[in-house]
Amino acid sequence: MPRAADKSVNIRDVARAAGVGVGTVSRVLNDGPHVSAAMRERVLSAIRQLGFRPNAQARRILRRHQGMVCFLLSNRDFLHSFHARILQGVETRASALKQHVTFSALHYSPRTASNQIQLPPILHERGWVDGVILAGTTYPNLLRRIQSIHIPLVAFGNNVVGLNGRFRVDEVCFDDAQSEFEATRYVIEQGHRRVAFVGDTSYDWIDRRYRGYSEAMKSCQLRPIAVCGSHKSAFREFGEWAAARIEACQRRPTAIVAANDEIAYGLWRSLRRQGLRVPDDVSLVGFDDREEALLMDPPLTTVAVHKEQIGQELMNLLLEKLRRPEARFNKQVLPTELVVRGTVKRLAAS
Amino acid sequence: MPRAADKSVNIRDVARAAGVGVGTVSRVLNDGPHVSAAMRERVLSAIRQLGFRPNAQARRILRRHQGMVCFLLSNRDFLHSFHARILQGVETRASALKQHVTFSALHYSPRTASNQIQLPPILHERGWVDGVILAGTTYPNLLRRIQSIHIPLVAFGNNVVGLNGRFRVDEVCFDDAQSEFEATRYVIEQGHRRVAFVGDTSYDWIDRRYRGYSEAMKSCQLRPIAVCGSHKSAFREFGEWAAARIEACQRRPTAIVAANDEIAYGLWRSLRRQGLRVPDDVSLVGFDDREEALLMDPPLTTVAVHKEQIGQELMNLLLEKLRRPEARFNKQVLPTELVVRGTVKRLAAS
DNA sequence: CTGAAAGCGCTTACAG
DNA sequence: CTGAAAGCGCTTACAG
Repeated sequence: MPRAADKSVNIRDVARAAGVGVGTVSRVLNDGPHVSAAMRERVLSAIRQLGFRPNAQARRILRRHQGMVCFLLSNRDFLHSFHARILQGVETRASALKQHVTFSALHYSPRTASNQIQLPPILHERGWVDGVILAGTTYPNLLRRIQSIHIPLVAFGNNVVGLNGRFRVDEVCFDDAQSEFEATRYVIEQGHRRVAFVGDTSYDWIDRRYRGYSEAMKSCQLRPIAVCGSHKSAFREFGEWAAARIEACQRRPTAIVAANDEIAYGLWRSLRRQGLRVPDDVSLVGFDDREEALLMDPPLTTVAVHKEQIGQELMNLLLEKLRRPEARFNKQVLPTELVVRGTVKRLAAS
Repeated sequence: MPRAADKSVNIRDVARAAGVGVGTVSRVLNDGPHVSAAMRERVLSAIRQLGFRPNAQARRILRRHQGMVCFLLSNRDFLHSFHARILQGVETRASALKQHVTFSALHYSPRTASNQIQLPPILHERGWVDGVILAGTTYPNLLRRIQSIHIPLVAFGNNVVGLNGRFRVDEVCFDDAQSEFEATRYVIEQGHRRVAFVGDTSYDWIDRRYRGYSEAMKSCQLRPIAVCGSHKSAFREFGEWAAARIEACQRRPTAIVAANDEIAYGLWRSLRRQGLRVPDDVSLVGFDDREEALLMDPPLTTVAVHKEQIGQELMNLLLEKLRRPEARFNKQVLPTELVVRGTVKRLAAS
């Protein structure tokens, strides 16, 4: 697909028009030193006159880097809002740093041999991107595969799974356990004693949240009540299933810590159908601060995760890594924030 | 940021190792004709041995096209799910066509002079992308700006605003008016006579939906009831505001056609707070089929827009345009689909 | 079928 | 400060 328009004006044309050498034009283009004001003006005027736009491609080949990074989303059916906002953060930061972002998706199995993983062409070929940002579920085999082509990478740490300290990775993350610990402590401080946790702990990150909850309960001499298990279904259905379990309790919990907002939503809906009101009959906290949280009525008290910030820091970290490839591994833990809205009722001290 | 690893093996090294000329290596790389099986095997083996990965950059400079397109999102605060899914569709199709997608965001005013719009560098410099897909709100000045740099473009048509036939653009879209016409007809067929429309018609696309609704009403000799107006607030608040207006009616409508799901959500919530149940007391249809639709209880009957398909067709259309730049303008209208869920009650014929 | 050479559009020492 | 030349890693006619 050759485009006729592209045949147009190159640096040589500009040099000829300005009556100088191509080297001089190049120096003007790159704000290089050693160029007189008069010369610069002469060249600039020729550039304007010819409507010259330098060919980034040819520059990159000499500079040996691309000014472009790849945002790779793995094993997600679609770019749902949590990751879309991380991507948005990446783009914002990239744009400020005069970098470009390419978006690519990948589906792979954790059991595929590392060297059998078919990377998207943008990673497989050289000369596209300087580095890659991994989002979506990241297993060790993918990390190994990308390391095998010697392309710098950083990952959204909360979705890195099954590493077991076998090797390390540069990452930006937030602390699932600590955040859930604090959320649970808040609920307890509001006077609740029977506090249940609802979540599918077969997900690593939910398991971490469960442990944070568990710690908080124990630190207050309270017995954890786990409504866990592993379901194939969507989180919302999981919440609905769990609601039935909650109601069946001989002594019903007065509060529920849901592993994420989708589960909280399912719980809320199911409980309401059974005539249980939130927060009058049972209190509820979520995690992630997704759209659901504000759609609920009253709006959900939940742990806010700053998705755009995660994206920005991923971009920062990657650029840092590109600058100093031999630097030590870096793990950046971003704060979360419990946003108190309307779903936790203060219980009178009994 | 030069990376030592990049210094590594180039096509000349491979040629030397295989004892052939670089031309031959290149021909093998490109599946060119005129290369014997034995030769091919010899070269391939050298490539494997050296771990050679061709430099896409150097290839592109000769081929005069990039194999990459830009998804440009304009005037959106963040990549919310509607556009995220369009982007996902673009990526899916691009990947199948061996193309790459770069994501960029832009904020600009419709009143900025066309040549004053500061395009992102990825468009401003030559040699990054072959074409651009416009999403988010697209005004004539942006279209003109992009045309001025002679880069092929296609747009998500429903968000193109203020063109007034002054000039044309290749677009993929769906028919707002027709879709809303059909949704309204459906409501009428369920026995409703007093059907209101709720939407901020200062948005072009909502105005088109209003006209579709209006047509449908008139075609059945019914009087349109418009709860419109222009609000700065978010759609959900608009819906909540409109709910009060609906209740204040001397003869309350039995059904509401909401201009989109967010407005429908606001309506639903507000109505419920006032003790009006959906659909028992009032029926409701939305538009877009966003997340809200399934979060409502009962789930919302709404007009489904196939976002991934829009993305795929945008990519198809752009590639078509790259192949035949002189082709006539193309407008591709995609079907929508009324998904009947639980918010429209069938009224007994009276 | 294959090699040597010219060239893509740029940058960067190297002389002057 | 500036020009002419060499070179980045590849592809593509052109001879053989």
